[in-house]
Amino acid sequence: MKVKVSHKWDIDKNQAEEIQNKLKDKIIINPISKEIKTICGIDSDYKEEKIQTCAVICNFPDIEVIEILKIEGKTKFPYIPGFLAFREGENIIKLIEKIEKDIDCFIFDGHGIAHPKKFGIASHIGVLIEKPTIGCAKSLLFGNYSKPPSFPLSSTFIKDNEGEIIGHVLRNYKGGLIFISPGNLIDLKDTLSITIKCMREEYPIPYPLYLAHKNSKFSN
DNA sequence: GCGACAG
DNA sequence: ATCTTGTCGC
Repeated sequence: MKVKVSHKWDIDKNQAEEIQNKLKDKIIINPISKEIKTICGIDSDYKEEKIQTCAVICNFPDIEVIEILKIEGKTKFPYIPGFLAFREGENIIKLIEKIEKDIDCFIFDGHGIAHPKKFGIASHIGVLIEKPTIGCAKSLLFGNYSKPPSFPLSSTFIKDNEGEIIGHVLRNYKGGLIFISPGNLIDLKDTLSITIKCMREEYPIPYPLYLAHKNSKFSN
């Protein structure tokens, strides 16, 4: 995809915080300008000190699988809420650098700007690769919301402590909730509409992300 | 100080 | 995320 990223990953929490503070201002929240023809879901699995990351590339808006890529690496950073990008980021970037096709939008397992520093993993990776990214998590990390109505694909806002909208809560076809927010180079409206176009009745999260989740597993 | 806390 | 059976709820 012609992406080459330089980023220091062998760091401690203090350095990670510095990097977040330095990169967070590079986020651009705007509607997607280009027509979306490809979308890629990315998720990781862990086993002991190892991490495996999977990318599932689909066409859009049909959401048919075009390609599946995987890469294995070592975890060098612990899981700390708010710092997920430093645990998964290196492996994710290595994998994205292997993708030859041009990807118009990425969906990550985690948050975008619905984050204490407005800089979750989807925003972090999005700033590094300069592509539209969406964060899609199964639980809330930061912000406030009220439950969406009980019908499929209903949604409400996630707001920060000042009342600013930072994401959406979306009800899937099974009645469960997912928490989505812009990562980079996308706005709230496009985040919601694109995510909804990736939903399938049989799966609780956007289909490309579901497949990435399944295919990233070490066992099974 | 207390509680909350993506994966 | 992972350890794990039955069980509560729509």
